[in-house]
Amino acid sequence: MTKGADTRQAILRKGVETAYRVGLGGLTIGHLATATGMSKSGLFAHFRSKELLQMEVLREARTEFIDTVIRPALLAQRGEPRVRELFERWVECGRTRMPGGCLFVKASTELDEQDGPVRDQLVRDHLDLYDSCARMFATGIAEGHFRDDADPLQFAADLDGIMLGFYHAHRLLEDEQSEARARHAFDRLIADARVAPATT
Amino acid sequence: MTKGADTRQAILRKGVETAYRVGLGGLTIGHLATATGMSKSGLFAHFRSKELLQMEVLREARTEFIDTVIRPALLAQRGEPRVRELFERWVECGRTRMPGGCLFVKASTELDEQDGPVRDQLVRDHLDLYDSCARMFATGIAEGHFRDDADPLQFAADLDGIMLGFYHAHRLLEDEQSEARARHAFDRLIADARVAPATT
DNA sequence: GACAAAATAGCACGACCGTTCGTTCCGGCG
DNA sequence: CGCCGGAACGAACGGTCGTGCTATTTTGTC
Repeated sequence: MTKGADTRQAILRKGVETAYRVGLGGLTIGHLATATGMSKSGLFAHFRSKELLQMEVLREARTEFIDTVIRPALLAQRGEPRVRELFERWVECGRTRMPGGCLFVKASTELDEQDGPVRDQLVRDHLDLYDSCARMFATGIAEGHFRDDADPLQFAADLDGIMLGFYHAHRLLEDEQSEARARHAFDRLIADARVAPATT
Repeated sequence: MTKGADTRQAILRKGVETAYRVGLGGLTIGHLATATGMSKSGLFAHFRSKELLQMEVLREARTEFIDTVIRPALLAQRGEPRVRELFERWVECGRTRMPGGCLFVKASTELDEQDGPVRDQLVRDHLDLYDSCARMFATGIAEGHFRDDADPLQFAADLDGIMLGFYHAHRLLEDEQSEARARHAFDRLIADARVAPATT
């Protein structure tokens, strides 16, 4: 009984690795079959439809992202250190072109105009991610690291913007300074959360 | 002779409108043909290959973006007003889901891992965009609106991140507060460029 | 080692893809 | 009038897609 689960897992891993290049929609069963060295129908039998395959690939990507980014961050000390660890892990995930994280960025723009269960799942995942970021930041407020009038959700959105920009510059433009710039933007974000606001 | 150019233009406009939903890769000749009410081969004759079609659609999107975002901003007063006008136009372009702007965001993640002439063109376009943003900001430095030790390219990257985050939250998550948050982030970016840096 | 069940392969299908080819329509020019 | 070139068309090609159906192999249990 464990044999099937193993190959199934192998398929999903390869699926994530492939999809981060061609997207969730560009993922094809035949390609994935030859990539894993099995027949189209043999692979297909594991998932009853392509949509379910996409869903499972997305789940695998989410698991990988949580394991390599979110969870390690939660092991750091509460407050600013934890937020910084989150950022470092996240950047690392993008810099090494780890498929899991990248797939999420790609799927976001790919599915933002196409309704369906896959998009719904993706929205839930992103809301969860925002929630995780906001929660870490809120803990930082409670610890006295950040201003107590700061908005955790605004922080989550700002951080997401920085990461999207980083991914974009790093992967499309192959800009070598992209990481330094993302780090700079993040430092600015943290600094502004610490001191009094400098709005107009 | 102008007849062909007219339908060609109509095809491209519809192409941009379609591609912002399904992506440049998801754009199909048959679909585009029925959408414009002509035959597949009739449409195909205008472009000698799908790749050239994609290239032309991208060019059309670039033209639309320049006309509705970049050029109007250049009509504003030099320095901060111009940068603000750029931001407003850009946000407006995303909020109204104007296809042209959105297509660029989508194409960025779609092609970031797939080499070819379309990707090359997209990279050039993005570098031009960064250059335009940086130039507007640099003018603001010269005008004394911004700190003279600020980095125009860093500003361009930060602004791009804000816009990517905005598009993302607005279109995938359908977050009604996304625009307010983007505006907040932009204000913070401008404010930090005006006063002394508050780095760690 | 036998046997049921699970896992995989082989094959065929309808649909759609980009692309090509030959043809038809139509306005301008001799 | 005939002719010509651009524009659009319909049909068809080879290929790939997702997805069923039926064997066949592999696996785990007695």
